[in-house]
Amino acid sequence: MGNTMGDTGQPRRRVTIREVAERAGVSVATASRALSGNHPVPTSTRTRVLRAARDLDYVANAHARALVGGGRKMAAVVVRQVTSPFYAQVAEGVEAEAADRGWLCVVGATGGDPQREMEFVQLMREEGARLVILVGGVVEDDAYRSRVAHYAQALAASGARLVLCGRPAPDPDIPALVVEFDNEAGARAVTGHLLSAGHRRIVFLGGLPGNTALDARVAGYRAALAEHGVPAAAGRVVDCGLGRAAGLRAMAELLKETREFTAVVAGDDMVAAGALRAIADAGLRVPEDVSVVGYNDIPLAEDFNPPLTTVRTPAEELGRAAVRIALRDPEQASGNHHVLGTHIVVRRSVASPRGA
Amino acid sequence: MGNTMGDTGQPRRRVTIREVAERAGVSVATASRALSGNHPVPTSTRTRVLRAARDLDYVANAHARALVGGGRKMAAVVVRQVTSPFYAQVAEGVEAEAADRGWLCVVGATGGDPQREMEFVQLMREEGARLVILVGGVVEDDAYRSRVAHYAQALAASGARLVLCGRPAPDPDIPALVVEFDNEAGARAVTGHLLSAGHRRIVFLGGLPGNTALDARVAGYRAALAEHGVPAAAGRVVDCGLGRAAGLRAMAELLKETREFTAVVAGDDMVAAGALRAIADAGLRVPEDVSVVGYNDIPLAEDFNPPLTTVRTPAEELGRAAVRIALRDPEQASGNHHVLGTHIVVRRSVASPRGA
DNA sequence: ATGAAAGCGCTAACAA
DNA sequence: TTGTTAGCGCTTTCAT
Repeated sequence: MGNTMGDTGQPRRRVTIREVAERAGVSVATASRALSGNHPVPTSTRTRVLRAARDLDYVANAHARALVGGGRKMAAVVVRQVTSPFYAQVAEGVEAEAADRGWLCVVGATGGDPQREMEFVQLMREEGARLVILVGGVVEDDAYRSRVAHYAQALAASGARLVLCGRPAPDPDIPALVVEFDNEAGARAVTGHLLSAGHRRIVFLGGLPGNTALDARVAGYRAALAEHGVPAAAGRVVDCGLGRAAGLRAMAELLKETREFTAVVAGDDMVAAGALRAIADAGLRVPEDVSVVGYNDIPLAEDFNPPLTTVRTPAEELGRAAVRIALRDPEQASGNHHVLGTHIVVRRSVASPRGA
Repeated sequence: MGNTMGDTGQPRRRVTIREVAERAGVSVATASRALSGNHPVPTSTRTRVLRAARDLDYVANAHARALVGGGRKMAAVVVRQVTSPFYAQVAEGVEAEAADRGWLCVVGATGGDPQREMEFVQLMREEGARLVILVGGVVEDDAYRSRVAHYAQALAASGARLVLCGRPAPDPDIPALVVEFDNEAGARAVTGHLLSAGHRRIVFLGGLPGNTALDARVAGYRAALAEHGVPAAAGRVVDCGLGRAAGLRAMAELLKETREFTAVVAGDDMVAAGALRAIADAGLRVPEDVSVVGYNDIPLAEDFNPPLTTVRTPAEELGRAAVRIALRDPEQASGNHHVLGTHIVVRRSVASPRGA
């Protein structure tokens, strides 16, 4: 015990191409050519080199290779946390699309901390990532704008690309791509679904003032209310933020204060999960007493009690689209804005209000 | 001026330490010393260099740095898929613990394909990862054994470490660490919970013959049956494998064939989710008509209908433990075997059988 | 205190 | 067809 942390006892060196060359009785240049395969090398020597490499269990040093130019393409996805079902799906989409193209994919988690986000992007710059994908809504303040403008400029300066998933570009002219869902339309649609069922007193649970994604959903919610002739005063937005715990607590408190509503639009499915639990704890039933809808249609939303009616946002496709679009056309990659469609998934958490 | 090549066209090249040095009016050696900070450099020159670096938005080339020795420590986690709640939690644990130590963490998804697993490990060798963590149960055949023996030997040869999370070491002498849960004990405990409630006809849903994790759970299930004096013939194992879809279909089929059971032990929580749905579809109720227990206690298990009684496996802690242990003591890192504790979480999916 | 020079492992000219 | 020679960007002796 008591060794220097992190350092291996024996500094055993990796097998280099030089040893392979020696064993095969050729120069390193020839060995390199035989190994890479894209240069004319007679079969006899090629097999000899390949054999030597196999015998020695040689793997090329990616750093040396990167240094000289032919580095492996690397993409990076940055999310709040990988345990969020929605983010996990986006990350899986990015990873899948990247893998399909032979790219390496690195996943970074920031825990929502801008500081860690900056460090991670910096790190990716050092590692020579050619594609950085930032995922998730943010509060769009000046700090955010200058941060992202800097990322974009720095990444572009070294030929890398930046894509913003579900968050806005601070300025249409910065070299960044944005791919996102139409949050407002989605929220308008689910709220409309509730309205069509006869609900009039609907609360939005999970606002997060300043956060672009949530603000848009709130806007959609309000627009739907207006379209159906419901006075704005009849609406109510509870700004509890996202997450199951937040939804649970906020819903419990709201129920203690009033029961003057018949339906709730949750900021996302996790908030809905918490709300569902709080409603049950209060002795009410969904959808008989109150209807609930969520957002995102995470994989387990249909296993909630009751199965959740929600807005399907094809998260994996968002991830795939991000890399696909970023890699498509270098010249079009700037200022581009792509919006992916969403749709409602009707399950069993919505019914007509009592007496309707 | 002072640039070696015309920088008139696309700003594709990264800023190098050389440009920083020139701008600060020092040699690259001095710039390097000032930047790294661990060498005696007068404050005046240091600030000059730092300023130049900041002005140029310089970031060191990680590849060049790695090549010369002082590379960034990198850890890699390999899972089937990041969208599995359990794997996501393990990955988050690894990433958190790695980040705490200033390590970079790469997440790889194999989709369960050994071929992709091999490619990914190879890739990590090329990138110089110092720690590779393979997560999840596997079918332990000869191919697996030789594959892992090779990983272990190759990684160790270059001073890197291999840790197996929830899967066995093919041979206690290979240089690999294993960290896992006691699957048998966990399954024995939940099954015992069911038996104590009075159940005698209990089926295990989600066997996967050859898979080490599932085989152990089945063994625990059988052991519990035996301990409670239930004849082995009264037990039944449905080998439908893992995943919600598998659990849904297998449960539906089983229900069509027989209703001679009062409880089901699911291979994991996702299987339980599918089973719950199938049971409801058949017009039966949980836990009144049939009790159900899961495995892993994924974050949304308490939102199932009804909230699921299951075995809590601290997944994030598994990930953290993997890196902590691997980095602890170089000399003890071989042949070590660590087992993390689990416990039952009682919720509402279990009741006494009718007439008990 | 600082600069010149020697590589790290690899690929890509350029010769032979 | 092959070997020799330059570097890629950086850190680190070894001089100064």
